[in-house]
Amino acid sequence: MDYRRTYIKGLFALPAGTATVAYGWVKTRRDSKGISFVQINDGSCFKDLQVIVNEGTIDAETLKKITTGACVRFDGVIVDSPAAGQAVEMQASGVELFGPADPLSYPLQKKGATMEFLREIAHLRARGNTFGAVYRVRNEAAWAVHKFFQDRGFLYLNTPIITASDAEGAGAMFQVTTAVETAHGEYKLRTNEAAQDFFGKPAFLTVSGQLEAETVALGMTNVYTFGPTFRAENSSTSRHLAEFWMVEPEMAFCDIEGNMNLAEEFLREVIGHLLTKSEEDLAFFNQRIEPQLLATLKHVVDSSFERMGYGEAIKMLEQSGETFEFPVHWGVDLQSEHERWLTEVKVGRPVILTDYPKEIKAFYMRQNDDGKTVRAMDVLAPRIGEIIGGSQREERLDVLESRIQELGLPMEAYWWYLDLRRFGSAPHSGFGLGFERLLMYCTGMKNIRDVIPFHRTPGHAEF
RNA sequence: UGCCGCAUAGCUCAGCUGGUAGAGCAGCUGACUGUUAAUCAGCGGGUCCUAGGUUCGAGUCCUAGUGCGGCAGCCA
Repeated sequence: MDYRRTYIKGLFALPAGTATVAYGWVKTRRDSKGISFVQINDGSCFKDLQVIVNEGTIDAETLKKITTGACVRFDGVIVDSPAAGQAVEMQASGVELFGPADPLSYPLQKKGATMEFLREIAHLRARGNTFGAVYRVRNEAAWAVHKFFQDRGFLYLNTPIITASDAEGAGAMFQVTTAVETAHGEYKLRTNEAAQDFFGKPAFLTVSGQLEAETVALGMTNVYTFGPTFRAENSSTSRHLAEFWMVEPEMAFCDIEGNMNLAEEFLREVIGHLLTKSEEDLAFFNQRIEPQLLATLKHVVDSSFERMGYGEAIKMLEQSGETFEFPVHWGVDLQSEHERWLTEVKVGRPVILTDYPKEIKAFYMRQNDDGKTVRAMDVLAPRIGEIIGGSQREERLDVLESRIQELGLPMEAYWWYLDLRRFGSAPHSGFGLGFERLLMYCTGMKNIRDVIPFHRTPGHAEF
């Protein structure tokens, strides 16, 4: 056995008459008099291979054990299918049963499972249509992310997962420590001094690689990170994970306009890539998960995003005639209901908002000359809200220092970040994109826990 | 963390103003020479989430807890 083998995807392309081998897991078996139909899938494509087993070609006892979930190898010949439903199929001449799956206890059925149930058996759900498609699209999207940046000369950068800098000063973090011992579920303090802890100071799981990415961009020009990030917020919604993957480009010599252009180009290219490379899987999502999916994705690829200033958006919301739970006026942060109205009702496609009041944005965003707003830009998508958050960064030392001071942040902690402004500073910009949110948008999946193989949320770290 | 909803067969659900539980699918047995969420016939399958309470009697009503989900906040 060797990985170098034709996957089921490739078997469909073989000319009729080719003798070959198919490995996979059984989706379903249908028996008729004298003939059995076994559908198997190995994850290489959405479509199952139909294997024809004529009575007598394989041992009857073995055939009986070829039930949903079993793992098998079929030897046979690829033939044109006489029936509708598939162009080609395999005429079996032999079989090896690697692992049976007891039909009484195997939890995956041919139909009718909810996403919630499948989430409980996440170790088995890769064998179903929906999650096979999700995982393939996730893979294809990750590839497209790298391709997009590599094609443009961006450097792929790995930023630390354990960090001692509370980067953005916002968002609860997971502490990484050896100062606590656990035994039988009990916590025991080993030391209560930070200096005695593993790193000699408090350390955390990263919430963003941005600050580190900035340091490398101011030396290597265009960089991007693509890795896991962590938030210890106790938020239980269909759009939040405690562990999620983020794509963060950072560009020297780039202003907010260039940043928006990149964000838009990025989303259009990744989605365009999926439309051609994941056609079968997207067709499935369109049929079973989200009826408007293909139309929406094509629309995004073909049209430019709506760009507007925060102030303009506030005016529109004020004049919308809608009654919002949270009233709107200049200075407030936009709530979900406002974002939804803008993207879903008013515009009907992604919207890029810029120039937010500085009070509701992070300290590192570049201040505009009005002294009130910063060069932030958020890309809002219908159905899922904020998919990208970015900004032009404050490159002026004095302005950045006074901002840190104003917000009462610990100046010492940012010594290296400020050094970037001290030595060879440059205008630069970047953004962060939540990879799982992008996948929700591209698959139509309704819960973010279902676009990552094993989700981490408050109270849940199974598998 | 707050508000709301749900918890009944392996899965998806029904179960009326309270009277000891039902369907479809899956499974098993059989039928059918080309099925495709196969079809047809038959069979088996229940701690009604947990703990209290009200009642002659609770799947059903009340309280608390647990789990799951939705929305909101926080954000990506």
